[in-house]
Amino acid sequence: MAAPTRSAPGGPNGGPGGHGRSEARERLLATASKLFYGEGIRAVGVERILAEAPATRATFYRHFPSKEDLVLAYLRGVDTQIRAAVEAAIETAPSPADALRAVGTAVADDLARPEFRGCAFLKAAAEYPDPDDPVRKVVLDHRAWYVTMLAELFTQVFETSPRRPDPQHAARHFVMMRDGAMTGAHLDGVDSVGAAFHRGVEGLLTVLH
Amino acid sequence: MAAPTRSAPGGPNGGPGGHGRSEARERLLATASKLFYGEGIRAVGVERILAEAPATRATFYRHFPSKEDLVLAYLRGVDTQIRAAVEAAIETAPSPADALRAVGTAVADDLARPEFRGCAFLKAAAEYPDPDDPVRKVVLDHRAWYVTMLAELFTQVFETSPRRPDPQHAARHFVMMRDGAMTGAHLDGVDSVGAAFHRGVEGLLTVLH
DNA sequence: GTTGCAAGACCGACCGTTCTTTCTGTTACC
DNA sequence: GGTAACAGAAAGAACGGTCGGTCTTGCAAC
Repeated sequence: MAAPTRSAPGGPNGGPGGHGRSEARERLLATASKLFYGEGIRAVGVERILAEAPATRATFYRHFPSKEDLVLAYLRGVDTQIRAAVEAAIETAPSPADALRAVGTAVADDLARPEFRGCAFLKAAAEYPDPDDPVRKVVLDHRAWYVTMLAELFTQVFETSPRRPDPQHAARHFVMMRDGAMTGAHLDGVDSVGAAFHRGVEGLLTVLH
Repeated sequence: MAAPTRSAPGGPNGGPGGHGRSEARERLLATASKLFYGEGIRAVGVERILAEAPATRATFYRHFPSKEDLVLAYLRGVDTQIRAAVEAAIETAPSPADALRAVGTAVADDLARPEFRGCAFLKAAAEYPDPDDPVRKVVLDHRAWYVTMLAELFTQVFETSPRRPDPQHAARHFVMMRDGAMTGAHLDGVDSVGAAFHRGVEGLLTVLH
């Protein structure tokens, strides 16, 4: 009881000054992200995060109302990171087709990272089977953005094509291959799966003219 | 202590007569399989399985030394089931190419089932990140069989092809698409993903001659 | 003197697991 | 045919451990 909830008095939030914004919060989030991705969300308890951050329970629960909020923050962080990387790759590419190749290369590079353990969103969705869970919503939002971005790129590529293939179909095919590559890479080996994905993307661009 | 192990005197084991083999064991396994697949392995506790089987703890732990053995039995059951279905489909098919189509159709049919929740093996692997875990071994064995079976089929298909494509590459591509379809179907919708997978398999067979 | 963080006791719930006890069939032996 | 033995299953108390989450206290900094 004691503390009457308080949320009005002092500095509301968002960096009341001080040295570095939210030092402990970022340390907590970074540690949790690493552990969640590497060992699974359900498999990592709050205590474990606290020990490795390091931080105390009180600090943790001041920054995150519950573990679920931490999970959400983790996934949103990954989403932000991927969007920035993809958008940078698109802007650098000289043509829509090269932009698609760049997106494919980004996936392939991801696969080859030694810490790679699969797609963070697919793994999270596997751990949260309930379709109404907020975690699932973040996953779905990310995937919706991804496939839309791809469809726009394919639309531009196919504008000059005589056969006029369906950009939506191509985008779906790309996502399907990406999901399969992400899921299979650390099970069957990066080399064979990464090569198959690269051939798949190249095939998608050449076969459809 | 008491009983000196005894295994010679009475009926040793393996069904000493009686009514039905291992009634409770099968009920336990069937219930656990349904729950593990539908809600996740880690998410389902022993107590839950006991309540729905129904059975008691003592009965459970006589048939399964630990929960992990139950998980292994669950996955081995799915493996047996899939192998039987695939081998039946292959034998029925009039040609290797049609056998591959049949395997693809089996995947697509699976996707369309209302209880479909993704690939049991991929979900299990996602829940057990440790590469040395016995669960991972079962998953890897299943996948190794699957890709080998596909490569043999593609080898037969390509024997008459002038371009002589690589059967291993084709098999890897098939698995990649299957993994992607299985993972994406219950996230993005069965219709679009199922259609993309069907086009992918057909493309794989026609593009490579 | 308000705020952020450290440190840790504490909570109820549930985890997988082991145990004791009782009841039932079936089997083996005399 | 009678009886003792035993495997299988039911029922449930209890184990130590960990889960996510709350609370109190003390200290340091702006």
